Amino acid sequence: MAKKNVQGAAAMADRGGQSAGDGSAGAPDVSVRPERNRKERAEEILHILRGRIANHELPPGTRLQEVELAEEFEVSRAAVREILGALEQRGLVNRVPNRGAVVARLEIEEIYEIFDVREALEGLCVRLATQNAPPQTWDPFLERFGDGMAEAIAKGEVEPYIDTLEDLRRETVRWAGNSHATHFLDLLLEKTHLIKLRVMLLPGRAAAGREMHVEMLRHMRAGDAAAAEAAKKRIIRSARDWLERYRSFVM
Amino acid sequence: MAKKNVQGAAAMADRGGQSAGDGSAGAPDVSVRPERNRKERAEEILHILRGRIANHELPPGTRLQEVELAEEFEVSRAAVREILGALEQRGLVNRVPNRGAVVARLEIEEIYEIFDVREALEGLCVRLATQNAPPQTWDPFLERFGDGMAEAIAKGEVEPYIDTLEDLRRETVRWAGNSHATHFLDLLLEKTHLIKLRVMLLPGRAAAGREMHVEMLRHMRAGDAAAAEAAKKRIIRSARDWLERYRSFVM
DNA sequence: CCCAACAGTAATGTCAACAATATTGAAGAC
DNA sequence: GTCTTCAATATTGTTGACATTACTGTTGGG
Repeated sequence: MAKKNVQGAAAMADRGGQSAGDGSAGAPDVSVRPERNRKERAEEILHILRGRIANHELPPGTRLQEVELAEEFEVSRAAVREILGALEQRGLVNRVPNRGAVVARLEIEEIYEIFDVREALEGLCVRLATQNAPPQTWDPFLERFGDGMAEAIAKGEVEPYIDTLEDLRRETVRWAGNSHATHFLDLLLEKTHLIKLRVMLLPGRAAAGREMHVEMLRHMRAGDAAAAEAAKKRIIRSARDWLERYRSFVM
Repeated sequence: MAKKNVQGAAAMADRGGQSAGDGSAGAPDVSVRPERNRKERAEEILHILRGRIANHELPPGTRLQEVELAEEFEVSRAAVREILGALEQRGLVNRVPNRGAVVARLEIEEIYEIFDVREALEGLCVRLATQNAPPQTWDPFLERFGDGMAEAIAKGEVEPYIDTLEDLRRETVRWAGNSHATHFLDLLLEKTHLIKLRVMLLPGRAAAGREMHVEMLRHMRAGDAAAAEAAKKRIIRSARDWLERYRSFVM
């Protein structure tokens, strides 16, 4: 592909998208307001890059070049720079003046730090969710974590466990209703997403995790917030222990 | 004052500062490398603005205009925009496309949320610090929180209490050695700095807080991390209760 | 054969002009 | 007198050119 004028191309694409929508002065179509599109597009690109970094599609050490990203997403270099700034503040990339941005490497010490903070914050969320949600909220999860899953895990199928865990996390955070805790946990989890996955795939981990979650869910179902919080903390502490034991496999 | 070309003025000031330092090709003076200066200057301005927002020198609702800030700090508008982006990501300002940035207003619900997260994170830091620091680390603080301070507080002098508390917080966070917890707490505390101060100034709060901190420090001195963590959580919960009771005075 | 100096290249950082949008004030219709 | 419309102005958003810096391959000397 021949090298083209990146900024010009981006501008043309935007103009095209805008002029295609208007023409009549009828209802003000908010969806094509250019400044909305810009901001949403930036958020979208940020989301995509966060995902790629989280699952190591962009492994640590990868250089993120401004022109390259600008070409791929058809936006201006200035927009890319802003996005790189956001990634830097999230701790996903390191920027050195005049040398660009590289995907940050996660040291083992930092992972342990994150586990400690997760223990505190996820414990908090479980407590708040237990207090805020109606008890029957957790019944579907008790069902999904039941004997059927135990058999599946025994046969080596861990996907139901992984999926249910993610759904439960979302529901918990939602009922906790604490935007700051949610935000901080998002920052932490997107950094350790792959680590978390690898730990869940360790032999025996899913079976142990399932049992512990059933115990936690029973406390949540009973409305015992303190016991549920303690159970959640034990779960994360346990995951940390597994990581420590199988460190060489996970890292 | 006559309106001047902001960007041009900033450029001239930078060039002048740089050319004043070189002239000989001797030792490479890193301190005048322009890109270092830029980045450091940006961080400095960010720090200044964070402070102004935290102590309501820039009260909630204040519009932050790009040209105005560029003139005050003698930097380009582009630099100001980058700084505003950082303030937005910290949740200190809200930006609406084409309408600029305004200092964010802290709702009472958000304050309660922050107290919950602080309880989890500061509790964690106290636990880690108790585990990591040599016990005699806390002796100076037990001394400073002693009878002398109790008498001072009885006479209405709360500054020693406030100062000692801040020093203790710093030392705790330092010994906790968890960069993520530290960072998150910084984000939270700069949002509620003034609230925290006002609560400490409530009648009777300093006396109660001093006693509770002595209790916590005794646990830390004894190396009882779990008891110290529980004590710290009780302190924050207590502060939250005071805020709830005197809400109309604090807000 | 190895190392240092150096020019060429590619990337990032910065800027000032330009475009698009929101706000403000005034004029006019009802 | 109040509301709507519209132009003037101020502010933010975007762009493409330019400056500065790091990287790379080459050349020359030891």
